Amino acid sequence: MSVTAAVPLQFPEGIRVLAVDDDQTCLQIMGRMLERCMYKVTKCRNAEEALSLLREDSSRFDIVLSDLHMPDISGLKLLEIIGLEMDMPVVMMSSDEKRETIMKGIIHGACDYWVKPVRMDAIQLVWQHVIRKRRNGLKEMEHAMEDDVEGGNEEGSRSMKRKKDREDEGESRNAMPTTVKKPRMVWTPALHQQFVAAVNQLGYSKAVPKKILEQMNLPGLTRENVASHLQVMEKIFSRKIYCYCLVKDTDNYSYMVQKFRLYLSRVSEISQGPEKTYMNPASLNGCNPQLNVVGEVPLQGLTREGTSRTPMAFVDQRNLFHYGVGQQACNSSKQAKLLHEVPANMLQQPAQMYRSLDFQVSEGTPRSLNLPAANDDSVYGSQSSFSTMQMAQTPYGMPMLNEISGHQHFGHHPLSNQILSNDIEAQALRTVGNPIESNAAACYPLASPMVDFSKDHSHGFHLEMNAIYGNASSVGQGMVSLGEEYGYRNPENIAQPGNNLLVDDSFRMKPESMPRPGCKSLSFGQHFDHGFMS
DNA sequence: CGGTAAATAT
DNA sequence: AATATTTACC
Repeated sequence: MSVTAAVPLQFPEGIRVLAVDDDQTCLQIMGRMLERCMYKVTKCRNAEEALSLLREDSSRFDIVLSDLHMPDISGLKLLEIIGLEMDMPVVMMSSDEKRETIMKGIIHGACDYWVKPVRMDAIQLVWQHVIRKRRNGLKEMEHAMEDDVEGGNEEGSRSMKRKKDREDEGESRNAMPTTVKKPRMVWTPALHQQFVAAVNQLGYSKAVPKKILEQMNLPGLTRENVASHLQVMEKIFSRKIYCYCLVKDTDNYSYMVQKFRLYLSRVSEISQGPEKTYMNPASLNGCNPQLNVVGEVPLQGLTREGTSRTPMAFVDQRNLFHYGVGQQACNSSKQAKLLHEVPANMLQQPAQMYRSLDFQVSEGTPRSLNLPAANDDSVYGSQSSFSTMQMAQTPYGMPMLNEISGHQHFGHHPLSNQILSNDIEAQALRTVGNPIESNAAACYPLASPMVDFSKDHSHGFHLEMNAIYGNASSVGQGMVSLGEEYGYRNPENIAQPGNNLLVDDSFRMKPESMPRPGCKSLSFGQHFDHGFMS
């Protein structure tokens, strides 16, 4: 539409505007423009004055147009006060068109942000904000904001979708129903430990969000929080992911591997030196945690029905994807057999496959690599970056994935020192004690010592991610592996690999994720209950 | 509610 | 880009 000064405002004429700007010239010009659009204008030279006018009787105005930078009270402050004390739309104006600044204005509650010089068309349409405010309230207003502010630069892809507050200035939140950002919870080591404790106490089968939540008993913590964490932990440790990911695509597999690496990093931590890990040395028995696949799982009983939470008692039937100790080798025959049945996509096209997964395929023994010292690791250290995952061959000629080394520069995890915005962390600390001092640290090793595998290979952890391929059973459901669990943190478990501590062998998997009969699939065991989640 | 997975936030 | 959390959904 043509926007001419001459065009009279046909909508709510006489909308009362309070214009605030310390710049006399700007104020004048704007006033003139407003009047031309038939608005009733009241001009203010400073925020102070505007504020007193508004406080005196805010109903005298319909909307406020304020400059952002003003000597007495900043536009933002004014914006906030207005938002706090009255329900009045405010348009922020400034020559500053930095996205960040605009965002700040919007976030502080401005219903719009105009980059100076203010254009006539903007002025002419300002009434819409009044209407929006009156009718639809915030929601609509935000939409308007989106459009206006968005036009700018950069990707702005999703940044605008959620407008929330950010207490950047430590001040108050906007009284304006402006969406208040709910702080993201942070699973600090202490919290996580409580979580783990709860889960372990409940046992895998009973460890559902609600129960865990109750067990943890931390005010502020929500079931969703727990569920979320549980989901992640399960992805990492549960057979679930290992199973159904494998029947899916490479991406999933890749994801799984990532998680697994993270897990491994922890394992390596623990196996790399008492003084560096906070793990009780005794529990490690000086051995290298080693994952061995030593069995295979018949599919019977692994069907959906059989998988309810009911613990199933197989002993010999299950795959033992457990932590062995040192050279305690796996059953070679079984393994050999199993390895031959590794899914085609895993072994038949190793190069390709592994390349995409950042693996290296090698024929010989795993190469030795140095493990750069890392600083302040934590399980959560996001950037676990194992440099190599090698395909090596076992003495038996069996390929296996060997996690040779990697450096972890888990930088500072926010969890380390940062405090939660809420006091859940405090609660947790109170209950558990400082994680750094407590055993929780075992879960979050702080440092990764330098290890030279070339000198002593036995020092490195040696993961055998052996593939197992099971035959589909009559039930026609997927191949599943059930892991026997051995908490590596539990001396007895390590010492007695035969000791089955599995609490619940149930296998939960979406039916649709189940591989078809005869479908080959890899399987991994899981490690969940015994401190594995830490 | 429990579980998943997509959407977002960091 | 990779993770960690939150949401939406079934």
